[in-house]
Amino acid sequence: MADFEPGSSFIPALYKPPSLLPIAQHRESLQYAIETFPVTVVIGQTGSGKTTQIPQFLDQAGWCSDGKLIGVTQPRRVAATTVALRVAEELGCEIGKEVGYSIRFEDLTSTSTRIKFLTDGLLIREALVDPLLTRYSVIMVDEAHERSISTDVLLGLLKKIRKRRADLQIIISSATLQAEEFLRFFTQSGDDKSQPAKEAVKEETGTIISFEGRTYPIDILYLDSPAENYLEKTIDVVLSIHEQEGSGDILVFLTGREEIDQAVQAISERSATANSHSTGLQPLPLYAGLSSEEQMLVFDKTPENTRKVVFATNIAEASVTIEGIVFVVDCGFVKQRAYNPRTGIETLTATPVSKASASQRAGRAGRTRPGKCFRLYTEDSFTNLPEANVPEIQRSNLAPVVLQLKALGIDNVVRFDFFSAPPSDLVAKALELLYALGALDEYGKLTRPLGARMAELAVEPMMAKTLLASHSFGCTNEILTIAAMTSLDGAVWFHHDGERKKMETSRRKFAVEEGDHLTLLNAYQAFVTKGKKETKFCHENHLNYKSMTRAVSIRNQLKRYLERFNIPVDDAMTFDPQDPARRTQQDPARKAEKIRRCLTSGYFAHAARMQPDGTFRNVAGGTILHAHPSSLMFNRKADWVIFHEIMETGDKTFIKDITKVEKDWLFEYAPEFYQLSTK
DNA sequence: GAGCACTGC
Repeated sequence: MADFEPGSSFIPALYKPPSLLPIAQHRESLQYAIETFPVTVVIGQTGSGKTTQIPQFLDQAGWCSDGKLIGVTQPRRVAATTVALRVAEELGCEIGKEVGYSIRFEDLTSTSTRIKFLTDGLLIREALVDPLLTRYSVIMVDEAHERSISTDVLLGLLKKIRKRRADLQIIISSATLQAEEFLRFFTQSGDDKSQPAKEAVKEETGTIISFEGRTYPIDILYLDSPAENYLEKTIDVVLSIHEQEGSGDILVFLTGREEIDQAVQAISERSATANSHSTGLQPLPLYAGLSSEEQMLVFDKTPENTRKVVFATNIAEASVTIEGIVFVVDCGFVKQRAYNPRTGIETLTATPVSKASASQRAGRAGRTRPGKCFRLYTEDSFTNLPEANVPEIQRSNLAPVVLQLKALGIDNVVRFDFFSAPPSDLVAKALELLYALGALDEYGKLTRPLGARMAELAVEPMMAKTLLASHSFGCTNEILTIAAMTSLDGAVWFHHDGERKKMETSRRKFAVEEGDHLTLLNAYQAFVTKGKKETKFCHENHLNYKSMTRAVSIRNQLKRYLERFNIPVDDAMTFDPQDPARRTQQDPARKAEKIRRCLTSGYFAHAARMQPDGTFRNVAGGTILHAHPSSLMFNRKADWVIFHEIMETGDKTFIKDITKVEKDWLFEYAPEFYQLSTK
């Protein structure tokens, strides 16, 4: 094939008017399958109606007659709510009655609920209280092909539950051709994975049903030689699509914010100077870091004679669907997170996409009519891509997962029947940390009450430990706030274009000498007291209002957990180094020390020491760490510190949310840990 | 002196 010639290989498509949603035709075979086999794998494109229709069929077929629920899990909160709303509408009932949903902070279900949509993470938490999920007659795991950690854990749990509950109907729904793999997982015996499942067993246990989605043909084009610079190539291709192709919007997949902003700028400049065309090109960015208002712009209808080109990250691969996309440009890369169990450092690196990912991206072009996908790599490179993404559970810090499994009664995590087993060094690293935190004893058993309580708290293990230790340090109230604020993952401060300096000034107003954790505490307390939780206060102080209200919710939820554990929380005892009235009541420096000591008792594994050159070294000494520019410790003097997060991006390793501590405290709160690692 | 794809309890 010659170099890109959009227009040269256009395939005229035969337009077939869709009669009914295809799933209606498959209703009978679905009902037969579900009544014959305990496990059904459903293949169907997004938009085939499987998510909304299947639960209704099941309800009509009497699966809720004995007061049991049909549970449908989703990997994302928005999906759970929007799908629930649609099904309620289709059934003509009020949301929360017969059809409801349950996500963190929002439970819209009642005693009359028969169909319940929920996130898979929440269903796992329900299993902590009701290990056999006895309230459900059917569980449908939707979007299983996305292979999130929660989905993978849930699949393992469901397989285990099925051995004790023959009456439980399981439906796995997936968009790709991993169906055989899902079915094999549920049909083979968990004790001997080396033996292929006997056909007879397979026949009795499960079946696969395919729902042909309403899709349109997509013409896929490759480069004939690799692009030297895919960003430049992207701009070229977008411009030539605009000049040579018929109408339709363009979706471009890039890897991150920087690239996207560059591309948007390049297109604005180039289309401003290109006067030849009657129609304009409107470039729009789409990535998670944008405010929701900015994100919403991609859904706006373009003016007459204007073609929309959306430059997006992977957010547009599964989470966000934009109607009217006819052309897709795929750079072939994605920024992927991985975890190095040896160093305990997470990395974020651009990696080639998988074939599954590439076809998902291409599929975004054919939702409303025939489309085209321009892959900015050769057909040869495509052939060499991995079939599927490495599942998240095989490249993450597993401490939260292992703790959760232990709390679910799975003592031998290594023998747990994972859909994809995580590498043993990841599991070992997680066990090591959980032992150091006191969540597990020397036999690897969950400790009580500490480990069990840590598993219940909706924060990561190190923060859970900090929170549960806070009472003995006399700073529960403050740690609750810090836990809530660090859960926001950095979305605290907010600024519009060109206002970064102003934001920095605002942030300095809340700055506390001891570090970021106390600064976050300070900002939160100003928000709830001086700011009276108002948007105006946030605006003036460059705080993200949505994040701050979320922090209030998270804090309340965590507080309720502590109260359930009979850990007293005194909301009146607030720390405020800037309020002179309080300063006389209690010595803020002493309070700050309690908080810093308490943080050390949970974050001792995240300690570092500043070097004369201003960079940090971890305790082992081998890794050069940099204070992230968002940290107060960026360009400030310190000695020993603990930090909330560590991540390697590009060629640097950054630490974020940093607080000054004393070296002695590390030995005081984690003697065993530091003895071991200094050997 | 400078930056992070995405999701979830």
